[in-house]
Amino acid sequence: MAYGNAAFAALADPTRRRVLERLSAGPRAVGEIASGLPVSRPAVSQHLKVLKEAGLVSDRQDGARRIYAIDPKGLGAMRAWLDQFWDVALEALKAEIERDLHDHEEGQS
Amino acid sequence: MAYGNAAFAALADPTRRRVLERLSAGPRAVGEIASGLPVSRPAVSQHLKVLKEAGLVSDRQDGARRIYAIDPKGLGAMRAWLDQFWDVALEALKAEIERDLHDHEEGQS
DNA sequence: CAAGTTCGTAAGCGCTTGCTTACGGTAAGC
DNA sequence: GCTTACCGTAAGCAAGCGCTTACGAACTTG
Repeated sequence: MAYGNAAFAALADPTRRRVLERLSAGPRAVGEIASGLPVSRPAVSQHLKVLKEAGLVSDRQDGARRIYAIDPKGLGAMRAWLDQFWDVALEALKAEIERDLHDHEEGQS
Repeated sequence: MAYGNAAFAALADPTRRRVLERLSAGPRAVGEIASGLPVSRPAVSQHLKVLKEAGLVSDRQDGARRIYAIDPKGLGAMRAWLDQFWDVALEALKAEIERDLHDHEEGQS
């Protein structure tokens, strides 16, 4: 849950999601990610910084280039939050529906 | 995927997530949701509007009050996006690791 | 009908955010 | 060593966002 906060904020930006989608095909350098996106390379750098602080990507040095890759850590936290929330909400919805059914049965005065 | 865009932006705000968590326990009126949150009631109304447009909540009229409840529609879209992204990314990571292993085996010149 | 609830919306105001341009720093190639 | 490639960061700016107060609409109650 520690990463969940920043992870949701990070995935809120469409450009950042496109960066992640490009990265999901495999590790890439910053310039490769930027080419094809409608923003400048420094903008991509800033996005990558946000994604890294959210635990969604990791970076490694390769000569003059810097390679970024998907980091499963942050994604896992998000999925955990969503799954738990999903379960609780569905349980409450089911209980609510059943309660309404009982009200209809016993409320036929 | 149509809701995914707005859903991620909606869940980016912490207050909005707290509203959803309160709603996950069962349907509530606007005033009930606002009491207990550190923001005013109109602010909660605006948040609920965003959540509704994202397909995350549904509303129904009950006299002078308006009852909001979780809408599984938007949540499902988000989970689908995350799960697909998760699978593709993990597949690419696995392929990457295997490729590195092959490089080590055959590159021992 | 008048008064009191409950709620959505408009207007306005800081604050944050995403972008660009400009610059500095490090690694590779001649 | 000097140039070129690749990248992060600072500065600055326009736009979006979240919040509050103020107001009006719809409903209930006396």
